[in-house]
Amino acid sequence: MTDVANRAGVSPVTVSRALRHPEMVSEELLKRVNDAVQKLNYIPNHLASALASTRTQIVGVIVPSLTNGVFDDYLGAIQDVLNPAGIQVLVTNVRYSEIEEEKAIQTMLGYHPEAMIVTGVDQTERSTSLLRNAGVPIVQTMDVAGAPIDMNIGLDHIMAGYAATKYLYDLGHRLIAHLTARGDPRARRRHAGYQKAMDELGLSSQGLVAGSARPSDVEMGGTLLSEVLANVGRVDAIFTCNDDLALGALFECHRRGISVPEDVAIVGFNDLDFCGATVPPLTSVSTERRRMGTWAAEAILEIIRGNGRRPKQMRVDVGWVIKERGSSGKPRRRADQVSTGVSPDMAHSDHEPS
Amino acid sequence: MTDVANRAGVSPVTVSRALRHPEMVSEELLKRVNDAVQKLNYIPNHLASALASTRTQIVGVIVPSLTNGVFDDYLGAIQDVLNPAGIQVLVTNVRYSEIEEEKAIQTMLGYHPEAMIVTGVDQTERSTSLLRNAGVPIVQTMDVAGAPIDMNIGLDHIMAGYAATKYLYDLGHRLIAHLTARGDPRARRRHAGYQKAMDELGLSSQGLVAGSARPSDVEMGGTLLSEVLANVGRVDAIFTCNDDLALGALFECHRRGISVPEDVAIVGFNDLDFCGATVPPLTSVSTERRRMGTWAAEAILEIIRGNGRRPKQMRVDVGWVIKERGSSGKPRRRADQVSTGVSPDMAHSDHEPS
DNA sequence: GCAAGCAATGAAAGCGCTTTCATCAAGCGC
DNA sequence: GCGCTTGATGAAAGCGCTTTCATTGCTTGC
Repeated sequence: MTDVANRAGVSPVTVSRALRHPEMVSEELLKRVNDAVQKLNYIPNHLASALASTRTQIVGVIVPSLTNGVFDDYLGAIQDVLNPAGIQVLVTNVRYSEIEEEKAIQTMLGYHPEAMIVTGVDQTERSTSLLRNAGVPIVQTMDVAGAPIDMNIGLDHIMAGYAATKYLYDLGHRLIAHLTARGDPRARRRHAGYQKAMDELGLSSQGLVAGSARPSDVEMGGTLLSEVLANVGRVDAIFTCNDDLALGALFECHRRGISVPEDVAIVGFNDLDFCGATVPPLTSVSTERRRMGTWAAEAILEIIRGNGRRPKQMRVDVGWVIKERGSSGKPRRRADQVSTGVSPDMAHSDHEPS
Repeated sequence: MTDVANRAGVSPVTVSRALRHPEMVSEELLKRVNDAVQKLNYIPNHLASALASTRTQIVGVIVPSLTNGVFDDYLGAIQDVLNPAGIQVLVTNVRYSEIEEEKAIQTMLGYHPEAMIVTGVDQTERSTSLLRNAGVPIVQTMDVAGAPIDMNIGLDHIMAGYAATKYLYDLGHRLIAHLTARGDPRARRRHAGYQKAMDELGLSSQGLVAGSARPSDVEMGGTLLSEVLANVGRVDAIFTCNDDLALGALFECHRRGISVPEDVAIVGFNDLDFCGATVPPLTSVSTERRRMGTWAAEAILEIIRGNGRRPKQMRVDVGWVIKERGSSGKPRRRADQVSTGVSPDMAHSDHEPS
């Protein structure tokens, strides 16, 4: 910075001002400084800047996965809001590991982010305490918490799992299987929702559920379906914890000559892009990933730019929508979308699922 | 830090040493300090630490996409090497935009990373100059450069595209279509390889190529195939610039009652996980994503931990492998893998594709 | 025409650490 | 016992910025 100052014939402090608060500096100096910056290819040391100003312009984001198309949309939305505001997003992928998450949070706090966005509401006690004591806005996303650390936007996965199952039941299916992969907490809740529905509907799920401890992939969808079929011979319908498994199950049906949806209906979860492109197109429970990211980022921006004024609404349930497509049989309602919902304790939400 | 020092009854400098160089401090003090750190939930300010020591422990990684399963493996590999070494990986997704990349590089350099890993070899002049002048190790990955900025690990996409096309030709196909999405430079090279093969084989590609400016997704595979079929009526084989398009094309074939591989052969690119799980399984050109990430990270680690000693080998061609599966017809060779290669100017590489 | 006010710039202090350098006590050989 | 080394600790300086606070030269209003 001193070099730039010398070249522009001003003091270093003026350079700092020209860069940070251009309105405090005369037009002419501003130009001289900018020229010098150009010539010398000067890049301010962000670390020193952050240290001196105690504004790091960093927001930390923890995601449990990147393979998953889900988090790409979500991250993209966050960046779209934060980057234009000059805020750098620090992403850490903790691969569905609570202990990696704990470490990641600790490491991130060492960078003194101005806010943190974490996925899910199932942080360990230590993670929670770290976040709570960080003294910065925290947003938990993707799931709804009874007692959020700070702000919270998400949806109720138990209800969503319940609704998907009930949807298949209403279509006339009784032997409804559930396939699930590595048990991230939200997938487990969807499973719980399935189980709740089966119980309430008086159906046994005996032999109809298959799960794996490994992270999900398409192939696993086939494997898990095969497992269920080995148990129970046949099924009417399949609800999977995500779209990859649904796709795998769909292929397994092709392989076995089982017609979808005539013999078996399939419902996935997340409504990734490819769901509309399969044969038949996959019915899936659609979640508003981008909206969760956008909301989280905007809430944070409002707080850190708006003198700590907090948004009036600290909790949002974005709900879900069952996108009905060919894999679950002919739509029997007029619309493409059926069965949406927000969790009851958030019915005050100003934003119903659209 | 002062608080910790007070609580432990030592000077701040001792705390710093206990944390940074535990071997320089007596056992007893070390314990006292660690206890105090625990009690106070002290997290060192990484910014101050980096500023004072001029070791940021940061490595910057630029990726053009996250949707893509490709970059997840690659990033995971990089983190697996760097995180255990106490290095934080700063990731920026530049969404296939050169201008976003330029900005991202500039921003990252403000954090004074100890090394940078960038995807591809097609940086703008300004990006190149920024990287060159950063004074830290740079690795370009995924592609091979004639004149790399610094280190380089990748593969020759022209040759890979050529080989995939030639492979289909050798299977007896003549009407070989090529589907390609948003033109990232590597996809364009694969296209160029396809074109080169067609030219050399004396085949016309008239009407057989369809592309889109949008980022690829599964649905687009179907759309592009439809476009080609509208042009030319029928095709023998399809080579796509990635697996998403291959999957989409496969579904489009199902939809149209075209048998794969009897009527049409399909070859994708990248060999993502799902290729083995489709019906029929997709033949795809497999690339060593994890290995590229691992190599880049290890090369960097060696330099920044090993007193700047540079690895003997600065350029590596990892080649590719055509994973032959059902979608391209019966394997006519004994092995699952055929046609591999490294680019000729790197034939000296000590590591042939395995 | 002069004090008050203001805009533009610079000097100095300090953000929270690490690192060099100095200090001090203990251990050692002769 | 004296000078030496050695290991452990502390004091001070400084990393590259930003932010108060002080200074300077001007414009104002009456």
